[in-house]
Amino acid sequence: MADTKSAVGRLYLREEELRQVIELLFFAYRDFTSDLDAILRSCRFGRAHHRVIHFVGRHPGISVADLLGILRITKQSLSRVLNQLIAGGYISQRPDANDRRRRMLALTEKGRELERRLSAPQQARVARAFREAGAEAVEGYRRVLTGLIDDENRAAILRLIGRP
Amino acid sequence: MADTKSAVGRLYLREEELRQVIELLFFAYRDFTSDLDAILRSCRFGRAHHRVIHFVGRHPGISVADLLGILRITKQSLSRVLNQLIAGGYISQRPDANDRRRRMLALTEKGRELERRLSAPQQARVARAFREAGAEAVEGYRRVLTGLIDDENRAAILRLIGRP
DNA sequence: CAAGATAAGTCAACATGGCTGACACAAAGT
DNA sequence: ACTTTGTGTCAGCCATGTTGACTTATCTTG
Repeated sequence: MADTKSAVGRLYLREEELRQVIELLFFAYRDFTSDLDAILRSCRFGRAHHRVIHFVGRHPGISVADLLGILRITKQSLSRVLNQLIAGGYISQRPDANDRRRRMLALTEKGRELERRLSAPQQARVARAFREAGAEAVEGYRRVLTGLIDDENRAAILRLIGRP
Repeated sequence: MADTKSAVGRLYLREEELRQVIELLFFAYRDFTSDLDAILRSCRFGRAHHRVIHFVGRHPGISVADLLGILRITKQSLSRVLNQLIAGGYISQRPDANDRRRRMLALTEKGRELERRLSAPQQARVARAFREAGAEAVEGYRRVLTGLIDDENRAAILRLIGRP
């Protein structure tokens, strides 16, 4: 009897804990992504543009196909925002010397400047969270978030973000 | 000279670290939210419906205004999905006895069943990440994510998810 | 070399889920 | 009685995702 009750109690607590973690992810992501909307609106861009700016900035010379693999959207969705960014002079394209079908994407100087403006508030937010939480907590954060990623993607993502 | 170089080096590492954390959040959120799409499609619902189901499930009797405060969307956006959920028999409404303008929202039995189906894969994913990362890491995860939340919202959110 | 595969681009149509603005109505507070 | 508040609704717009079909250039392979 006592066993059953305690087991139920622990299950309940466990589920509560899981829910907290899920909701924390929702709220943190919500606030985290809301930082940039003001800056983006001033360029008539949205969050999709930001994601492209971010990943092209991080991986200069990235191909369209690789970018699609990161963002997990269709070519058609990407092309809309990418064309706007190219037309606006934020991103440049040039054929890969080894395979001239591939277009290497990179930020222009204008693009880098926008990238800096966009990443600054997010980096400040993360830096603050780091200071408050401490280095150990950061390591825990990384371990848990890494565990949340799909198995099939994990290795590729860790390679991508440079944590081998 | 050496000082400058080392300072620059540390700044660079620091920025790298910040970027890793930012990208980890992106990828984890991406995979985490993709779990449910198949189930949702079978009900002709989207992620917006899931968020409503989730928070109404967690807070039975919640008012429309409070739900809007959590989701941070407009009344008009919410009403679209909420009406579909009510029409489908997933959510019930009844006036609050104390203030009959307020409509208390709650899941019906059908809604609870859907909620269970939706939360199961996410809870499994989080539980797996917990096991792999360990309890300490989970505490670190919580501390960092809590730090990412806007100051103005933090207290309210911690109260909401039950971590006073 | 010819044939097929691959990378990229494009057009068209559609779905989802945000937004603003304007307005209506019932209930509560003064 | 008048105002404020909580909710609902209509109408339209925008951002960003989707599918499907097709083209073009280039690389790879039998």
